[in-house]
Amino acid sequence: MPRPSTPLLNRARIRSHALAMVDAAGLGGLSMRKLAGELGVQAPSLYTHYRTKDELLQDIADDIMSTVDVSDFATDWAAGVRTWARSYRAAMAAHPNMVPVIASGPARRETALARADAVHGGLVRAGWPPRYATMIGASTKYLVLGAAMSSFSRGFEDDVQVYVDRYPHLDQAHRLRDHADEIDADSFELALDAFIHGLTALRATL
Amino acid sequence: MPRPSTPLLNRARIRSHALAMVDAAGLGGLSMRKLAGELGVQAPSLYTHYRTKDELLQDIADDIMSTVDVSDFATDWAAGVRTWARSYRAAMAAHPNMVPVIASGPARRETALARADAVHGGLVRAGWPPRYATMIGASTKYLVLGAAMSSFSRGFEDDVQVYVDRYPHLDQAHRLRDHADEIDADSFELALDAFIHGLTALRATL
DNA sequence: ACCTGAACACCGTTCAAGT
DNA sequence: ACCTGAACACCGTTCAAGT
Repeated sequence: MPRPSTPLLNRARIRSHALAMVDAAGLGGLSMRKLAGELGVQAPSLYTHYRTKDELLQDIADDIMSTVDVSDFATDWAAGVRTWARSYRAAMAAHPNMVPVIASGPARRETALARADAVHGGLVRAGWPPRYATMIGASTKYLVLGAAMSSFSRGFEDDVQVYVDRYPHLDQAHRLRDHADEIDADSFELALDAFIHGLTALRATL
Repeated sequence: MPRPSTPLLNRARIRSHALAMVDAAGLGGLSMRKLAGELGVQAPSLYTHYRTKDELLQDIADDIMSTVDVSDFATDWAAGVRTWARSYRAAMAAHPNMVPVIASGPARRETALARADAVHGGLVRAGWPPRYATMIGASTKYLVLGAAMSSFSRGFEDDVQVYVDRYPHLDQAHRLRDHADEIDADSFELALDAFIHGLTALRATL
């Protein structure tokens, strides 16, 4: 009997199911065997399409990073940084469990390099010395990835009662799970504002 | 024959060897079996001292975090933030492979709570509204952990030649491995300066 | 080209047993 | 209390074999 004309698997289908598993159950919840099972196939079949699990994860990371927007560097550097940082953070927030992969992945792919070039070029065209352009790019990444890591792993757990009385300055109303997303978003905006404000002041002295 | 008066294992010895393994070979290089082997013991013996591998890692994370300095919040808030951020970053830089563990660990332990309380209290005493104190604490953590993640995973790899010509704005002199530590340190200081500068300006408007 | 079954070399952890 | 041997339920990956 002839094999079906379309293969059971393809890279897009593998990525989509893998990402769904990571979103639902964390990075630890993804295994090649379980992924294969959900795709109706045996684990070794996946290796026809991806050479390693890491290559699969990096490919998913690339998909996620493709939504990052560096177009505003064409306008002015501050708007460029702001839009870049916000869209970068939004991409992380959409798939928080992928943050460690994205943060640790080598930024070698064409698209990643093109983005880095747009950032660096935008800052240099705006008059920042190349070394400052590098540092501003790095700093912005710190802020985005740090914020993403924090939301990846909620710092304070559910059992607030344990420490409520003991540490009077820890106003738990600002710490509860319910508010964590809002606090994260506001803290990120505060940091981004203060950072760009400080850079603008520095820019005037160069 | 009587057993030796001192046990082969204790928590401090386990932590110390485990941390050495993580420093040398990364988080993936630490397994309970290999750790036991290096301690001259079988893997299950470790479970007499630590209930899980994660508990062991969290305990090591606590050790590392104990070097973080929040004492300058007694002076003024800006000095407090600066010293806190720098000592925090130094702690991460000493054991970069532990960063994901520290970043993802729930900050529930007594010492972690005491530190968070010192930060929050110091900012509130300096006149920051509690909500701002929370956000400034969170933002500073973003910066430190983001910077630590970046150095945990060097963004650009060794094979610079691949992209040198293609992306003219990526001046690889600023990207090479040799300079990565310096760039990281300078970028962190730049971001910290700009952040505190921006906060100081904001503080005047409240 | 695509998929499978069996296998290799690992994991974290449990548990009954020994001292 | 502390340590061991054997075992359970997993991993990522390879490879010969099938279609």
